[in-house]
Amino acid sequence: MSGLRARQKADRHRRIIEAAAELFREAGYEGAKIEAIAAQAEVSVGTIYNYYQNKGDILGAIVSLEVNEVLNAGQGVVARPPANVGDALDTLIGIYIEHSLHYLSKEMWRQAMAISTQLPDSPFGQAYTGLDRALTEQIRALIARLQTLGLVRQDIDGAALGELIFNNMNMMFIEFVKRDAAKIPELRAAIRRQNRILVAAIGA
Amino acid sequence: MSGLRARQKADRHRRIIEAAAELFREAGYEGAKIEAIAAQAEVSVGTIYNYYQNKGDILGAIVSLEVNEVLNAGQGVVARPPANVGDALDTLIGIYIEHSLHYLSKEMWRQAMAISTQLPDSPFGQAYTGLDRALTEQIRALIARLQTLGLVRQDIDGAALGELIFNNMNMMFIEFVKRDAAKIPELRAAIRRQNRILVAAIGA
DNA sequence: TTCTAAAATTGAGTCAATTCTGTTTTTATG
DNA sequence: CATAAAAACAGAATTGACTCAATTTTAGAA
Repeated sequence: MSGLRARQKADRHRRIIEAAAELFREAGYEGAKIEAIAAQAEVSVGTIYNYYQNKGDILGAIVSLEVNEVLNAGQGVVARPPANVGDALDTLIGIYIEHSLHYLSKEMWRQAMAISTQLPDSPFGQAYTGLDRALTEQIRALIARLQTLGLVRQDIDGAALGELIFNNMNMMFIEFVKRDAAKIPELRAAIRRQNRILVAAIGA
Repeated sequence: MSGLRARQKADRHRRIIEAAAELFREAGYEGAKIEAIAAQAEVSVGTIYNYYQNKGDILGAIVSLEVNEVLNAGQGVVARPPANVGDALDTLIGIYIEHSLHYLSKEMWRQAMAISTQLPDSPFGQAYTGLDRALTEQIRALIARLQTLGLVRQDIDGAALGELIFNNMNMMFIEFVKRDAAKIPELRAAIRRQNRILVAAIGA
């Protein structure tokens, strides 16, 4: 009942993801041919398309793993934020950015972002939008927490502010992955500088 | 001397762009096959690739036309902005958004954005980044103008503020084109709400 | 006008993602 | 245990973007 089929399925899923992750890293997204992924995972090409709608969805599954890890790490900051608005934001954003290149190369991020705008209704497109929303929500939660702690003015529109901060950070991150030469410390510094304007406006 | 060759070249460029624009609108980006564009433009497939590095670059040429028109329209607002920070920003952003779907469908925008992140070093990728920068620069120019007029505090970091406003607007626009059901008035209202936080912070 | 090198064009060929169709394996049922 | 329906699999066939070697056209010199 618990199913040979179900077990095999989970196993094949895992094998495909592992094979794809390895080949994406080694050869890049374009360089990793579906046939090669199939061979490495010891399934046929047809089977891969049985599990994922297209090549992008395979990358999508890997991206989801990464972002969920980041969301998890962010929880800690929301629970116990630094006692200073600027530092609190910088710490949370720092976690996002520092984790971001752990499993995914810039090239993989570029592909993932491109696919999510190209096919917003594909499984991956929807998942990616959901992840963005979750990140926005976490920033909003941090702001609410800071309001509770009396560090941010009560009359601030937390929802709008959370979106503003996330959208700016996300756009900066997109530009960051587009330039191979761009470095993390500079990215963080640029975002800090932008947020400084907001921090000055919302501090209690 | 001015050249038969040069004239033919310009003519072929024009024919390819016109054919592509028509087919992109009719059949969508993916649906418009290169062979069909070539046939409609009365050139061969090879010739198209002589003029453009890839299919995305053809779309890129169309996007550039549109964005340059928008930049032009924005000039007027920068020169004579409404005498109120919130309205000034809303007017400029309104011009960007209202023009945006004039030549390009949401689907074309999605493709254009996707290509620009996927291939940031292709001619189109670089051009697109340049256009983003020009828009950011125009917002920054508006802020500088408002500072001159005494409507925005002098000690505000105009560069950072311009980026913040552009990045937020751009991200909102990306989400807007990703959802076919999203409407322009709601997009504008959402951005106004976000900018309200900033306006409150920077007003003189 | 005639000739030649450079530039441009052509379209058949290549390559890789995706689809399709027949086969095999698993599960549920009598 | 059969066995038939359902699910999953395999890999050949299709499709469409892009390349490239051969051919044609142009500009300008003789």
